[in-house]
Amino acid sequence: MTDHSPEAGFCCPDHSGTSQAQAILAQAEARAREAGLRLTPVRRRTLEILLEAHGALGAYEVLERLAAEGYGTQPPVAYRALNFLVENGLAHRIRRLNAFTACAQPAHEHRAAFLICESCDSVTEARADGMTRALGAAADAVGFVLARSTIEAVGLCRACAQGRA
Amino acid sequence: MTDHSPEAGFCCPDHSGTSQAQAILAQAEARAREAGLRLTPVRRRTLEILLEAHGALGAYEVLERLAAEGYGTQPPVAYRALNFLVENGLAHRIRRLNAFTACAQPAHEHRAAFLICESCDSVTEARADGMTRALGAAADAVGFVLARSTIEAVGLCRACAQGRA
DNA sequence: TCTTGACTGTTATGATATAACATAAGATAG
DNA sequence: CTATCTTATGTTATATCATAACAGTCAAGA
Repeated sequence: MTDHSPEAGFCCPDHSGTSQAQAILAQAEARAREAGLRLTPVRRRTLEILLEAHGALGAYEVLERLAAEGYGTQPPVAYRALNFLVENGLAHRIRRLNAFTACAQPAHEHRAAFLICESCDSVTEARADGMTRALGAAADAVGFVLARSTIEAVGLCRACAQGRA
Repeated sequence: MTDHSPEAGFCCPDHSGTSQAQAILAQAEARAREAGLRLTPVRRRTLEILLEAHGALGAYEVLERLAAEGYGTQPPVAYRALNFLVENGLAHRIRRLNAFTACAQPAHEHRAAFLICESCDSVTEARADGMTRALGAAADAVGFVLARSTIEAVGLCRACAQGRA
């Protein structure tokens, strides 16, 4: 069994059925409360859907589930909820996959890097504060004022690299 | 005047009309020759189009220009040429913009980070070998086998930050 | 209670990307 | 030099991702 604790710097790609998902959801709710965010039913459910997912989900996959549960059936419903979560640090957008994933550590502000497995499509979130600092320095060097950054890596997750590929 | 030399770690976002563009094209051709790549007319012209551009270009913008010059008129024409260039290190894909940009230093293998200006949409390429090493270490720590990575930052370029915004 | 602003939902459309197949152009073995 | 194989180019058609614009809803405060 791999180490799935937050201290290991990453989170299991499959949150479902684990107490992890509930812990993360609780963190997210706490954070929303503190920040005065309105975690409405669609938004909350969207976050749960991301937490239940294996790997990242596309907006239309999220929409399917929402629609099946009586929420709106049209793309903006999913995009709005997802954008809300991303803007407020409760989820991340994975550009390489045109997909979204729940933030593994919504309790703390942090810079994340994403490790995307080519074989099983899992996405693990690694802390990237150091890399972000380095990037900030590089930006400073050319007079660029950095607002935010995205770091995405593609390769094989541990399980797939070990022959389960 | 800012320092546009390769040693400064970035390249002017506007290659047009400068000797830079021609120098880069020459580098790219040399590299293609060495590597036995077939830099066919569409591919070469696609690279030139990227080099002439201010900032990154979307595939459909490239396609427009190609079509206007008698090449194919349908999306796959542009996507194939662009993917060829990207796969062979002659161009980069900027995921955040759904766009492509010529590689500023096709002569050397290098890891790049992209600094994207929110105000003027320019894209400058910074060396990111250090960051990539750090990312590799973080990946190792969780047993992830890294194949390649993307680092994209959003903010304000020097010119825009200095009030020309 | 009335108004206001934020949220949810819809229709419609726009933007990005690829699958599948037909033709043409280069390389190579005979 | 030509038959064949491979790579590249071009097409039609369609899939996938994302947003603009507007209508209805609902809670909170004047």
